Amino acid sequence: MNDKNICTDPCPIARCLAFLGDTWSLLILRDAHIGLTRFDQFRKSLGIAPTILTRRLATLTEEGLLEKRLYSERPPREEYVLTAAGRDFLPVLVMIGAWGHQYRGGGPLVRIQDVETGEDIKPVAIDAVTGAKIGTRPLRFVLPDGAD
Amino acid sequence: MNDKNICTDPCPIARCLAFLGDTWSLLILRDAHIGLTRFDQFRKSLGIAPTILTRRLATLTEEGLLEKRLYSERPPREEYVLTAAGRDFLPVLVMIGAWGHQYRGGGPLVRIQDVETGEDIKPVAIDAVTGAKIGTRPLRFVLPDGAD
DNA sequence: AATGTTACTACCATTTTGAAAGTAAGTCAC
DNA sequence: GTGACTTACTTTCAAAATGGTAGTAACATT
Repeated sequence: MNDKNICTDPCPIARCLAFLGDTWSLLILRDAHIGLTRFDQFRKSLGIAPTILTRRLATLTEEGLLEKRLYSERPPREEYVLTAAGRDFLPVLVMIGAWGHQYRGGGPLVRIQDVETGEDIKPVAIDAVTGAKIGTRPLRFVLPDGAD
Repeated sequence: MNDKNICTDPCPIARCLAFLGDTWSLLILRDAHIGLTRFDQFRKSLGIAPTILTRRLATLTEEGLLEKRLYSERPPREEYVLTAAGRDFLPVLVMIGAWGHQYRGGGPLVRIQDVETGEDIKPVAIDAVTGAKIGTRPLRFVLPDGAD
């Protein structure tokens, strides 16, 4: 399943999940969006074992969602910053969060605010073509050829 | 991490991922949205080992995204259908697919069409409060208390 | 020289995965 | 009513992934 770069499945969902379909990768990306960049920041924030963090950061870097950047020459220190692809992953995280908020509420929750308005955002996925909310109109998954 | 129902992390993203942060669960959900309902349909479509499919379907059912429904009394046969929570997961899948489409294109891809217009959908996540596309305005993650 | 910081790697027990084969409860064809 | 078939699994077990503890390398600070 996790054959790194070479996922030939025609489904873009499967392709995306082929390398970041695990909890840690997504939580690392969440933290990166919050603003964390350093190994120990991620480690402390997530309570993740360093072995696994190393591996996840390497995968995320190889896959082009994060990139290493030297932030100190002496001593040589690197941090991990989001690339454009990593930044464009935000809508996915936000939609996951919206679902979690609705169906796994209960107790205090982190909220995502618009900095300018100061209000909690209300994320909705819409189809830019029709302007309709995703899920309100019937959709069809179309195979490119004749597989599956 | 995967302590089933009892995730106390205040982040709704983490709560969501606590039980379906693995590739198979999300691909099962994708197939369920396509219209598959039966054990063997999922098994053949995904090429998943039956052991794992059994476990994933059980988790997804316990977590309220799928529910078992008897579709034949003699012989007794059950199928798995999406609940409201499962159906509301579609926007997440669609956004994952949109990212995969953009950053893991290359080669033939499954596309998602609006049945009525016959056109491929263009999924965008927006903030219903400001109407702005998610990612175009600065956001802030707000902790409920004083943890993390 | 001793201590601290940061970003890791090594080791290893436990857990999870996944492939192949088997099973249980029925139906259908003759 | 016996043999083949279908469907939805379970059993078994080797291989891979996970995760906790400890250690290391390269420097800075005191």
